[in-house]
Amino acid sequence: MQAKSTLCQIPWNQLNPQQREAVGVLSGPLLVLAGAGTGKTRVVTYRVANLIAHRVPPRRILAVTFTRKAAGEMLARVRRLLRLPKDQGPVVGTFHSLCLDILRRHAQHLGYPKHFVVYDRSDQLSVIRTVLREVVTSGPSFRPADLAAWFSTWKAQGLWPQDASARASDPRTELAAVVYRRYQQALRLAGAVDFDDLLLLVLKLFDEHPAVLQQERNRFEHILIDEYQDTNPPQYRIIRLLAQGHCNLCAVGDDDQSIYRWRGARVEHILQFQRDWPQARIIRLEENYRSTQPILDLANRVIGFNRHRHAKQLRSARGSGPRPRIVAFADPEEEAQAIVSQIAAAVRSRQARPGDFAILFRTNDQIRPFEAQLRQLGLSYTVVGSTSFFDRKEVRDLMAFLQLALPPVNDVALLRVINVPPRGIGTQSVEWLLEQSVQQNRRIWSVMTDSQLLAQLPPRTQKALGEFVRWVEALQARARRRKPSQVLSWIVDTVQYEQEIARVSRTPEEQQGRQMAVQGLLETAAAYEAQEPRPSLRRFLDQMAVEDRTFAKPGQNFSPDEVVLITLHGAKGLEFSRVYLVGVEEGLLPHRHSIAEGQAAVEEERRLFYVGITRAQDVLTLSYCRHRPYRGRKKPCVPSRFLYEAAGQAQLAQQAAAHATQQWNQETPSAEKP
DNA sequence: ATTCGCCCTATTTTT
DNA sequence: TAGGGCGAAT
Ligand SMILES: Nc1ncnc2c1ncn2[C@@H]1O[C@H](COP(=O)(O)OP(=O)(O)OP(=O)(O)O)[C@@H](O)[C@H]1O
Repeated sequence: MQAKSTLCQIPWNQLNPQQREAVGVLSGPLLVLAGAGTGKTRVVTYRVANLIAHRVPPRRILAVTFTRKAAGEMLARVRRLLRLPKDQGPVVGTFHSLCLDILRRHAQHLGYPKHFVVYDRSDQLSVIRTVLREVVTSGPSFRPADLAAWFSTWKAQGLWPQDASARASDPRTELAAVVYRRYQQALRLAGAVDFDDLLLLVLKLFDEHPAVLQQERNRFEHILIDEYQDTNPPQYRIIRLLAQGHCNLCAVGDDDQSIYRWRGARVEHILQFQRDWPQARIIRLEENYRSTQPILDLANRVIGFNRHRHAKQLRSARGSGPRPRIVAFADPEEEAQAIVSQIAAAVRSRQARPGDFAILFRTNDQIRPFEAQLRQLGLSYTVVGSTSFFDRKEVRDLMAFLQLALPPVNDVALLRVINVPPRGIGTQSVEWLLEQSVQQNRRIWSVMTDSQLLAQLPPRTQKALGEFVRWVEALQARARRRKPSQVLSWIVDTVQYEQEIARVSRTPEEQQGRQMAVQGLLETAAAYEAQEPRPSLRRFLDQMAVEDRTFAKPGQNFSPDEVVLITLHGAKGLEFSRVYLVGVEEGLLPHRHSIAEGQAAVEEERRLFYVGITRAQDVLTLSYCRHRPYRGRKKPCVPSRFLYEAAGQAQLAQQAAAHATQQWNQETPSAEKP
């Protein structure tokens, strides 16, 4: 274990004996299966560092994390542990960023342009809408969002349209599979891929091009993966294919924290690790360094109600602390008002800082009253995972313009801004373009630049289209070798976007809000440029598509001055000193849809509750409301069965469950599922 | 092209 | 309830 003087030893004293054992295993398959807060992520981080300390070149190590934020933090920690400079370090990323990177290098093998675009959800929906217009549907029509969910479910199982068709057992599913096929064709024509395609296309690439698989296999000597319990089948296959040569695969996870079954994740992947890798070492971690014992007692009690699990008990290394509280409120307004004023009081008396607090909830619409209260009391806060900024019209418009700067021209982006600000290309003209594009199976852009075709149009429209085409060409020329923020400023200037904002705004406040959004996007671009050694517009758009879009300095935690608002799903892997887990009611947690779906879904809700509880380091407060508005009406609610389970009242828990099951089975029409 | 107004439905969780 | 989407009117 002689390290060269430039290489540091890792601080072994920050690990317990089991962690040391795991970190010390330098080759072969390794599984760390352990409960919440037992230091699994620390094992991955230190193990990466230890491999580097043992002369494994950093770029030959791949660490896969669940979120982009987790990736940034892990990379920053590894660098700090080894005092590595900014331009060195292992490859750390999510499955989606890893796959995007692979596809960028090999897309031509699949017949995609090298610079394919990644469609986000709303691009996806707009493609589905277009496709739906050409597909005859008898019976109840499909809603685009539902179809998107079907496609995603299929893709999470690795099914392409022909597979989906083959399996369809009823006419409606068959029809959906037909739309699925047309959707994929439309994406292909547009030179676009959606989020799930990133994974499936990598598998296709590996299946059809063994040489590429070999090349990608050789790239890494070691693979580590965090949150392994939440991998879906395509992700699982990718990892197995990549690790098969060297078998240096370290997976880390907790079956009790598997919360993405609804998105196709399979907890079996972690449970069958030993079978997949017969030589695997399995290490368990027992001690929890995060929470006090009373919090863990509650967590242990609740998760014990799940039938299908590997039994584990969490033991606190931190000892005792205040008992978790369960509080009832009249309605969400009161809940928010009471909790936020408690936080404000603690902050005022300097017992705690805003950043010590996190408010965890099941569904996004629970945020509202909390945001309102926080604003009212003048506390700053951050909504983790919020996309509201990027959903703003101004931001979407400008992002669409930016995409036009890079060929191949993205059809969805093009259609979005083709008449923004109004430039005489109205619905008539757009209809005509769409029609030509469908008939001739060509991209919109190719129709727009075909002077013969355009001759059919009235001169006014021809002129307008011609001018826009010339503007886009100027934009593309301009965008070469310029930074995103420069391109963006040029766009804002030349389309006179600010004048457009002034024109459409009805009040000064509205105008200011819109201007701020533009400003915000400029700042986002600047933040990206500050973070990236060689910024480019392409990289910026890629990152905006699949990565964390805040471009915050990695390794930097949440601001100590902001209360954190976050969903239970978003909170996985995080920790906070004081946690409020709100809205713990039958119908919300467990969610009514899960109750209607059955026991497996309810067990997942219980795991979600368990994840929430185990985020708390010091103080945990669970709350529920007696009434909550649902579909515009105030409805009475009862405490969640999980609260009774937490209190050890199995009997009452069962009563609550039985009652709710009956209620939600009646009221919830069963959702269509392929 | 824009705006008004009516109707309808509802996101559970997200890379 | 409220917000979005769509059709009709200006
Ligand atoms: N050996 C140790 N000694 C002291 N603190 C530790 C040790 N290992 C981990 N920790 C701390 O315990 C907390 C939980 O660690 P970590 O996030 O790695 O756990 P985890 O098992 O990944 O948790 P989860 O499953 O909930 O995501 C962190 O604050 C970490 O810094």
